[in-house]
Amino acid sequence: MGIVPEYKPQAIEKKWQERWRAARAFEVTEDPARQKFYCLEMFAYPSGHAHVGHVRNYMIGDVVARLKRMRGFNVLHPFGWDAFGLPAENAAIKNGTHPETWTLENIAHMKGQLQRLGLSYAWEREIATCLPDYYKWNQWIFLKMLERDLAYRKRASVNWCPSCNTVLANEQVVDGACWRCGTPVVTRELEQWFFRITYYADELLSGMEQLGEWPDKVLTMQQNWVGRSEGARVRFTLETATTESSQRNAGADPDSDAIDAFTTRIDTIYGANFIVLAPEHPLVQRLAAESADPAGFRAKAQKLAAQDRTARMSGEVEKEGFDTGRRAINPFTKQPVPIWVANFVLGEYGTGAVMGVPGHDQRDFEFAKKYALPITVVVQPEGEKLSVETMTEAKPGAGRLVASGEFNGLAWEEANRKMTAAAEERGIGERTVQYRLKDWGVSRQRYWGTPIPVIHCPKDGMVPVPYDDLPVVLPKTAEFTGRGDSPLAHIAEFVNTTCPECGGPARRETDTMDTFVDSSWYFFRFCDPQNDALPFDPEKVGYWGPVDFYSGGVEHAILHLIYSRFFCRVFRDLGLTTLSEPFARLLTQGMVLKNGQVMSKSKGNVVDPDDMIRKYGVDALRLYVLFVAPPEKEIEWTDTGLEGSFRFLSRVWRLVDSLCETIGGEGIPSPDEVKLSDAERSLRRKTHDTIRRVTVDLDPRVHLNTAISAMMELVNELYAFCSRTECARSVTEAPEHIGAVDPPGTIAVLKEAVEALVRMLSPFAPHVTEELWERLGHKDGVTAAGWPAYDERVAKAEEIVVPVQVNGKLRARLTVAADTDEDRLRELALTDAQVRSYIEGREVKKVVVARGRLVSIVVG
RNA sequence: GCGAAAGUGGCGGAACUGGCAGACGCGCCGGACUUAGGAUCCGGUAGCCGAAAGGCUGUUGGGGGUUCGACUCCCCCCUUUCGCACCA
Repeated sequence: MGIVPEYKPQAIEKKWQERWRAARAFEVTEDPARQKFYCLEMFAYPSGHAHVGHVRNYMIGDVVARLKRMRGFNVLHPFGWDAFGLPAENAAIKNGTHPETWTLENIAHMKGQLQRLGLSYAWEREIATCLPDYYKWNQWIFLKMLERDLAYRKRASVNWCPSCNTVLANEQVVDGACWRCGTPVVTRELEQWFFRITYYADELLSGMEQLGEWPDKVLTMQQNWVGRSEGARVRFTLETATTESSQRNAGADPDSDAIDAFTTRIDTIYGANFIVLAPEHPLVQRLAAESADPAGFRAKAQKLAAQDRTARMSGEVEKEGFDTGRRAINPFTKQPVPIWVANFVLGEYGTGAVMGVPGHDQRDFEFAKKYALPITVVVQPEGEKLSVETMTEAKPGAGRLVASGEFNGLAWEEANRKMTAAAEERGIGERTVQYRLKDWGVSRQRYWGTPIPVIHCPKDGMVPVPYDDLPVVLPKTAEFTGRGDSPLAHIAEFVNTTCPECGGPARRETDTMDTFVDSSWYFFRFCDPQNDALPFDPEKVGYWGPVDFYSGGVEHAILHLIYSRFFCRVFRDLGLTTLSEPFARLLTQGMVLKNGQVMSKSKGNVVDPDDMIRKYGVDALRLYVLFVAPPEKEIEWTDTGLEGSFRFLSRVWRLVDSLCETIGGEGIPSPDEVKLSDAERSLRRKTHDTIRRVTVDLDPRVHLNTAISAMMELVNELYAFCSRTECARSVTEAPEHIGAVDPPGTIAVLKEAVEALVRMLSPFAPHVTEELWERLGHKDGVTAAGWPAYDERVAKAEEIVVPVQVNGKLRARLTVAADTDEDRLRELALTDAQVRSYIEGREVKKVVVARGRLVSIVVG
């Protein structure tokens, strides 16, 4: 047999990666004459080694970036490192490696891994968030937010391990205990920094209208996260209130005699038979003091508050509470109702107090049943007759009002409007909107993060670090014991400073920022990564922004993506960008499983891309990962699947390599210039149809798997075609047969097909296609060749097969010209011998003709 | 409990706006070439009949419905996955 050319990817891949690097092939600058495309994958946490699960996302983005380049866009495709964070500090505690050393070494290793994957990144724009020239701008933004009252300080609780004497992050709390020593975690109140994201709550909701190219799932999650609900705040007054004290504002003031309750169903207020306060409600302390047994009162409240915190993590908690013995006046019925304290009311939501309407709220119903509180029906559903005696659950829905005084008979929605208005008129409440979204706590009592640029002066209080003094550099010499508070607090040279206002001795803030701050704006920095005057040049972001295609895991559906939307608006309001939304299109990629489980080091089921590259080459790895399922779906790793992709590339290799002398030379006619045989026309049709399919599969949809399968079909067709022509010999037999007596038509259509194939395949398998493109005699790279065009008319079949159904069953197939009209199709179907045997002697009741698709005949 | 998405051969998955279900790949079976084949090429792969062309029957988690026609639309149920879990 002949010499079968063997596909050996390793040398080819090395060669092209070096060429790309030497040519700075993926570096870009702004070019107003060209349309830009910003393609971004979520940057990486440098954990040490990238496994196949991590790199799938980069492969998806790389196909999009390479495709867009071929289609003539000026493509920005950068990469960087989310380099601050707890694991680096944990590594320091464990083996004494400095977090910076650990991080930078990991980055170096992972960068090498990614480079071997042939990802077309503009590496000159690489960012690492742990470097001062990046985190300086975190500090700059922090100061800007401070100026605009978007950053502020308040007391908030943190997890605290009393044994290690340290603050714990949520993920360091395992089953309510410290992850290191197992001591039960307690909560502790600390002064902490917050970003006022709630300022943009409404905008974060309304802005979603611009996010038509985001998955609905993510939008829904964000919607729930912001959790807007419209309702009213209604004022209940303590029964013993004096006129004067009841006029003070309710809420934070414990001396007020008013209890504000938030409700979305003010229409049920005539059924509000009790008031429930959260254990943390400010009034609770006062009621305790005024009670007969203050100590016992406080103990009960304390118990509810504590139980609340731990139990809520695990699920269902039994409703529990106690009567304060005091009463408040229902402002609509003017009747006194008891005031309770209970665990099911959240202190941090709304006003921390609710009106208990057991007839129409399931939680209140359960509570009322347990403590034998009265239940009243005030909304009767249409066509039902609710009675308190027979009710087994609350009736929260629609209906007309009863037992509600002047509002009786109104439909509930109308009642809701009228009663809200009435409350406002009478000065006992007002329309209001509540959000579940809370302000973003950014303080971390940790070392490996951005120092918060603030100084505490005994004389001047909290003083921002002047802009000129930025960055506040993270000191290198810290001790990592895992005990005590932030390591920064123990570095005298860092902590002790002078006040920028008075020049006197002062202390630096020792908290660092949440790493989500870093990732909330890095996509802007990529547009201008070296800028040392501003976070970025507005003009550059004006050109590149927004990110046109952003891909990453769903686990970032809420936090990262909502914080980024928040930051984008902050930058907009600072005048640095005109954008409100940073990401035009979002793709959430599925995870890679092995043995049915997510790949992870701890499970010991990771697949190292380098191992696969050594065996099959990068191109086969990329192709496999992209072929096995759509990008959004999770995939199950199989070695045999990867072998299949390698086999496919080998087939392409043999095909092209053995044909390249025949079709690679000069002076080969275009298929338009020569007369084609039926077989040649048919191959040409397949070529154009494949280009059409792959083109629409890739853009705007990102159906990478079906695009690949279309190319596989073309390759199968090419093999079949070659086996029927002289060219065939070259594919499977000795080279001396190459081009023996092939007619010009054959060579022309083969050239067209092969070149289209190599070009279409190049975003997926960039190395092997570059090599083949070169062997086909092209000087410029395959990217420069551009995306192949197709001719709709050529792609269309000349003849089509139209199925004929009789009473819904397939009975015949008609082979007709593609442009056969409906009447003709009907006639052909009804006269077809096969069909006639089914309709003979029966009445034809109906004939439906779907042109080009099918004929359906109904007989009686 | 609430909400969303999904359920298709032995497996991963195709099927555009309702129009030949199972493209493509894996696996498996057979043939060719071979000293050999775990390489490569060709063919087969829901069941039954047929040497073949082709034919018959069944079929997209289960049950109903709309339609000439349903993987696709509607209703009920089952299962899985993912979000939210007292948000008043």
